[in-house]
Amino acid sequence: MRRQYPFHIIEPKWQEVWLRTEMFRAWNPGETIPAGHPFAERHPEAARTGQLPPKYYVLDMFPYPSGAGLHVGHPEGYTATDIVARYHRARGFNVLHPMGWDAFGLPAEQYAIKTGQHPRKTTEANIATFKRQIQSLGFSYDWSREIDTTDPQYFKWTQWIFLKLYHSWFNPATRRAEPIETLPYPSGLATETDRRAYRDARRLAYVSEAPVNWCPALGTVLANEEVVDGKSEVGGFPVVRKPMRQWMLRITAYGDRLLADLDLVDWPESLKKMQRDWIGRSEGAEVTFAISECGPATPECNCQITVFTTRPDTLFGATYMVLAPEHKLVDQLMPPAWPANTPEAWKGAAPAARGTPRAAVEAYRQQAAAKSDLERTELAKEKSGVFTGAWAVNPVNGEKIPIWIADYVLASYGTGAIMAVPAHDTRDLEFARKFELPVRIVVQAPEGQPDIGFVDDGTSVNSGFISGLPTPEAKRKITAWLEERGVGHKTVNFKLRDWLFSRQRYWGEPFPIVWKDGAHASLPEAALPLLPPALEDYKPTQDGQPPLARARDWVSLPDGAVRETNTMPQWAGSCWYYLRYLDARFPHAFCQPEVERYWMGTGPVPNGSQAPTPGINLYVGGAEHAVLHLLYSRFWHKVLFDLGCVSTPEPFFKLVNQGLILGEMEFACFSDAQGSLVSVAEITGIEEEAGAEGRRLVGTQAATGQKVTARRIAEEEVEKRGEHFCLKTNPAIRVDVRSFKMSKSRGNVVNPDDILQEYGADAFRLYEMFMGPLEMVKPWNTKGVEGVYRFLGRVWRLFVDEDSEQEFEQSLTTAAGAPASLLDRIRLSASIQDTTPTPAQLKVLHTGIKKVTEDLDGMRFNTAISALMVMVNEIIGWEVKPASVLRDFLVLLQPFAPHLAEELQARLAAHTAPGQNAPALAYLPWPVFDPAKLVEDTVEIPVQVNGKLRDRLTLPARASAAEIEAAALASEKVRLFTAGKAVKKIIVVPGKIVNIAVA
RNA sequence: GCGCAUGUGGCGGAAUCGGCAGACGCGCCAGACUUAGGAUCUGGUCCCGAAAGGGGUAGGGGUUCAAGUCCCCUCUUGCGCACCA
Repeated sequence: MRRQYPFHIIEPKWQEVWLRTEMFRAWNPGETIPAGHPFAERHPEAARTGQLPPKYYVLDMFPYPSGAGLHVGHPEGYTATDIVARYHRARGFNVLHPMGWDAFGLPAEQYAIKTGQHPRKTTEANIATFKRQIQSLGFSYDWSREIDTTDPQYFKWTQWIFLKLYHSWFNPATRRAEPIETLPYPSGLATETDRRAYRDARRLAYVSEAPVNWCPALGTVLANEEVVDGKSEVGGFPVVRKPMRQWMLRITAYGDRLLADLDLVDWPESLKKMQRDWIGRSEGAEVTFAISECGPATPECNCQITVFTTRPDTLFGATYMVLAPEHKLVDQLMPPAWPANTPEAWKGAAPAARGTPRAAVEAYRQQAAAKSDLERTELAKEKSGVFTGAWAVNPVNGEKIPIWIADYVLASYGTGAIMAVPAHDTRDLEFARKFELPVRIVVQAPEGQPDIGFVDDGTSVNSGFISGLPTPEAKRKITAWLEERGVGHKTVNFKLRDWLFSRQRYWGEPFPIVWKDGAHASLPEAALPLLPPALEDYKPTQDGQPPLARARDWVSLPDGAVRETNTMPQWAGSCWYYLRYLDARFPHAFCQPEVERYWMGTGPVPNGSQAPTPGINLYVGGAEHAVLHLLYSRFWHKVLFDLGCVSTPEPFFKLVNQGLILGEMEFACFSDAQGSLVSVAEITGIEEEAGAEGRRLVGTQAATGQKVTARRIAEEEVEKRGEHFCLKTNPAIRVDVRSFKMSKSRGNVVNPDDILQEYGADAFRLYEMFMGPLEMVKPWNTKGVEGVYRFLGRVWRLFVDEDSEQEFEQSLTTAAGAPASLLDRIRLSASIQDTTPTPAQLKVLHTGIKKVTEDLDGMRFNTAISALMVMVNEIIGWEVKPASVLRDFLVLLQPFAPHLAEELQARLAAHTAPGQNAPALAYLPWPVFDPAKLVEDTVEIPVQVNGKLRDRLTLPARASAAEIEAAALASEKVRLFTAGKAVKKIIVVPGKIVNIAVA
């Protein structure tokens, strides 16, 4: 296909210029700005006095450089942030727009295990590919700040922050992290060993022996956030619980602040909600139950069980109690024999194990343990459990209630025990119905709702001294009552667990920790960075130790101490990378304080811009990081804030999630095993199935129960009939229409390199933004790229003289290579002249300025592009095109299609000011919208009769409501519809509309 | 199951404050230029109707002079959470 314009010469030319001149370098306080730099020309006072203009920090979630290279989803967010960055640069901000690599990670390590190639090599090659691809898109990154999490000069500071965590504790009194030296010790701790144990148990980074999520397929443990439905988030492999010694970070200490400070940031509500749910704060009470008949029945036994409940007001309705199967007290509780009259159903599902409570409990525990987490959640439909043989005493009424164990109670949440109130808890009700346990109503539901199964707030009934009280009051009163008697108190629980921070991997940051005599100690700061050892083999050892344990010389130190062999998770590097960008090459700290204050603080803003914001002004990335990276990052940032290392409580002030880009739309037609076509209308349970020939859709024919399979068909074979698409050849057969997530196995991945080759970077950028709103899921359609490509072609032809372009085309075919100097043969179109624009032309320009500016402020890139298209469609019809209007147009176009805009601006400048150097487009001021330019003498006003459009009137813009009304009633067309009818009411919205209501 | 989104021409989408539904682009139709067109330019393109006109924003109801937009109910598709007491 013939090229619309020579993007293949223009784009590399300007990318080279931008890189060579450090066009997009962001300047730090204290740096000398070279006099010749366009930034110095735009901000002469900054260059002279060092007083920098206001900052704007716009950040992308940096990529993991995989071997597959960029896919079209990456540049979606990058293009959006680049447009915002270029826009703010034009508005006069000092813009920080950096890029880097989240390069530790599993794929490079797995490749190393297979081939023996050091992950560093793989990583470097992948980074080179990513960098080339990203640079080919013309983004205005400041490459002098490029970072790589695997670079020792970077992870030195990751390790340094870990040591900060290690050397800190959370002071509950101040609710802040403080240096470990400030930790007060209880008087009883005599020896240094005791004090050490006490101290180590309070550090923000501590060692735990608790059960962890072990993923055998990945050969490592995982954090809770990395486990989805009992499977690993990466790869979907099974995960089992296994006790291991691991490093933990005390994120739970920050639960309240992580929750509360969500109010400080401008994030999508859905995302805030995900974080709130993950943190899962719930207020309630702990209630202590005495045990009435204890197992061993020793006189000194004063066993008690503490439960957590959010509904202490329902305590009178507790008819049984449930412990998690793993609960520590279970063993002490069980009596040697079943109490008299224990129903058989209470003794467990296995008849062989019904002899004693102990046998039944053991059988149940084994059965529960054998279930993976996956099965425990998926097979949770049916409740199960066994009676322990023991009874507890309800503190409010002295009633004896049976104690059960059941796996619907989690050991890891609350106290691992609950009081069951079946009347007002769905799960307890299911359980009670299955085992025929009593159900007692203690909350009255509002009129018209059944009391049993009512779980919301109501009025307490059958509840002694709290009867008649509304739920919130009842909660308060009973909690106070429990507190007075020392059998309960108000408390808060979190779903959030501490962060499991160690991994059994090679390709991650080593811990700056050594072990001696069973105790850990930190390396001194001077020992950082601690590099991983060289290895031949990257697999874990035979006896299951992490790969680092293979490096005997590295592990063992002369004094007999040994190094920690776990490494940090991939999240460590991404937790704080936005801070390293601020001062990426500074060797003596992760960032200089005054630099941090400038970029992360709140400064004054230029006139007419949006309100100032602290922290990162805009952060764009995928929603998949809602509870991983974003939660971890906020946690680290708060610790650094407490320790005085950063100046804001939150890092990311405004955050936007870009929507997923799906593959091209696909049509599919189903047929049964015999090959007969089946309409989608008759099929249920359509889902994707991975088969030998990739993925395909399968379903079940509702009438016959037969399995049906889909075959992809061409768009030409279908047509729309009413609501649905059908086969053209057989309209009775409805087909399936949808877009799929891009995946290698489906074969619908679009490679940006291919699009760039054919249409150029500007067209690619424009299409990514033109597809639809940034945050929406949207299907890719390569045809759509052609649309914006043609638009750029029209822009080119708007500026360029036709004859000179033909000469240029001819010389292109003969010249070797494609030298950029050939572009100089292009002359500007003769229709472009240094004339004063007409009012009509100014109206076109200022309508465009207004629309594009407002849309950029609201990040509505798709409609901003459409406004630029409207401008071009107008301008292209002008016989004389004022150079000043075209120049302003190019400034508006520049954030979206920077290469073409820069080239045309250079041509235009050479024409209007020959002999002088063309100014750098990126630093030309954004055009200022002038409302006066839109004022018209006349205005068109639609006239409706009973809400239906009947006429349009052209009236003086200044016409009064009475004049408009008279003109409307006088209209011939209107009178056709009002004739013979009584006019009830006339609504006149001046300048907008007239509506005449008639009877 | 719970929660959050979402639904507008053949397709992607626009309508920002309740005021002319369908901007802009794709596709399609017709024409011009052309040896040619997968280039470019011009015009047309929600549906029914010859026109006048009528209908129309998932479906049903409501508020209003006026509803894609506000309220109630139902449905669709997508995403998130899923025994958290």
